[in-house]
Amino acid sequence: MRTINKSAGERTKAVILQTALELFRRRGFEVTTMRDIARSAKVATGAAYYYFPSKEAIVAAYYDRVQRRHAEQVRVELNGRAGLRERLGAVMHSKLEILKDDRMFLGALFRYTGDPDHPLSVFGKGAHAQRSQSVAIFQEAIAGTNVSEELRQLLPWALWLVHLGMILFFIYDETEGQQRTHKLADGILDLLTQLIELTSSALVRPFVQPFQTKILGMLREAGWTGGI
Amino acid sequence: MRTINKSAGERTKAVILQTALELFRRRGFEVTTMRDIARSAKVATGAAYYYFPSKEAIVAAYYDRVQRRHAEQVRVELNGRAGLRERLGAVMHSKLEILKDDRMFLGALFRYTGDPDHPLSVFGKGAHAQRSQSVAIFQEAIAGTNVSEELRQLLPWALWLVHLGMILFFIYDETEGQQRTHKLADGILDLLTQLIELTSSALVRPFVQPFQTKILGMLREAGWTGGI
DNA sequence: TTTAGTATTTGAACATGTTCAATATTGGAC
DNA sequence: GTCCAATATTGAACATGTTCAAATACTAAA
Repeated sequence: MRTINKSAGERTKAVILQTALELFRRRGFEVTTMRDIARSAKVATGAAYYYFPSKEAIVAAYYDRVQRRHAEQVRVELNGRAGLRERLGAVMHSKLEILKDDRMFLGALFRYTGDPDHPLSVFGKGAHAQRSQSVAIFQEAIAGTNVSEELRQLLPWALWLVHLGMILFFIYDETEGQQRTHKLADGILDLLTQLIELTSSALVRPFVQPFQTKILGMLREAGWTGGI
Repeated sequence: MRTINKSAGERTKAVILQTALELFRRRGFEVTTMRDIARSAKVATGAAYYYFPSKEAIVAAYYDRVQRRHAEQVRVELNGRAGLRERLGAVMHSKLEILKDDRMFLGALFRYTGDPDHPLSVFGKGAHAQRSQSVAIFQEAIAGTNVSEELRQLLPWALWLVHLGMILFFIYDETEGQQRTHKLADGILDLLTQLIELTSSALVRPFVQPFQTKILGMLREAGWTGGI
């Protein structure tokens, strides 16, 4: 059901996507032209545009697939892991693992970050569904762990943002196997979970609570609704 | 000395820049073509490329000017302000003030964020000088206030990053006068300065110190050198 | 003033992302 | 099996960022 029984169109679309990714990986995003892609996929240039509204949209389609795979992977890996730190680690590292060969063209995802109205802007309306899916993964990772109700709302969004930053860092990370990114992710998660534990410790809670309340108020004022 | 006595080339370059900005402001960055700019500036298309390597480079040149103006403005405004919170507020709000009419094309600055090798990438090698200048402004704001030696190194970079995020938020902020961005900046600065005060309070310092040390170690491991 | 070299300017040509009208193919209704 | 509407495919045309060889203007040395 997964790769068989596709209509002709679905098959063509898949071929174009696959061919494009191969070229992006081998030569890079910029230098690969739509004509290259079409030629390699043995279709006319226009065909690529019948299935993908733009060159960047091909990368977006790839990233859709990444999200699906990540959701699957996370479902598997979260099984049996109970601690928050461990669960978040699984989410982050598995994401990097999925992306590991594609740093070369991943940057295309960020091309329209500064363009609120562009359908492919990471922060724009057009990416709402994507964003929600990604946030949902973090919600799942948090679910069942011991965090306050307020944090339960805020954390998934914060983690999604952190995870975006991580991908950006990952793109810039030239160390072997991008170990720096992995280490940084671990460091940040260590820190984060330690801070979260603080908020649930009865000893310091009265001390930390006002901060938390202030942050939430501030974010609400800034337009964050908390809804998915 | 500032606008007079320019060579012919300098004058042409200035005209092209000014004309481009006017068009960007009036119609937007995307819809304004290089031919539009050249025509409006009464030069040939190639002239624009004689002075600016790309369309985005025009925005980069604009942003250079912004940085210079900001540095000037900050120098004026910091005079007489002693408190850290107040000083940082002056830096952030004056930056927004300078950018206020240009949200429409400011997004072009972020276009190559995901492209480490592009000369115009905010995080790339090519923007090193720009970055240093910007960080220096935050250093200046911190100078003379009461923060620990360790923080004095880290803070300017952290603030630069926060300030980048603020500009991004600003671009997306459709509220009247972008009050949301201003409020968010204030909220974040309140929070930040409160946290910094914590680190200098003798009471909680032993409690907070390990965190600070851990963060610094983590960032150093991630490749942050602290140098400007 | 002449001249040689440099800086500036030109506009056509080019590359590539994208659109589109025309054509071909497909799959289901009958 | 035939026909039709929907789907898919084609490739030339277009728009725009960018390059470049040629022409022109400028400057300083002789």
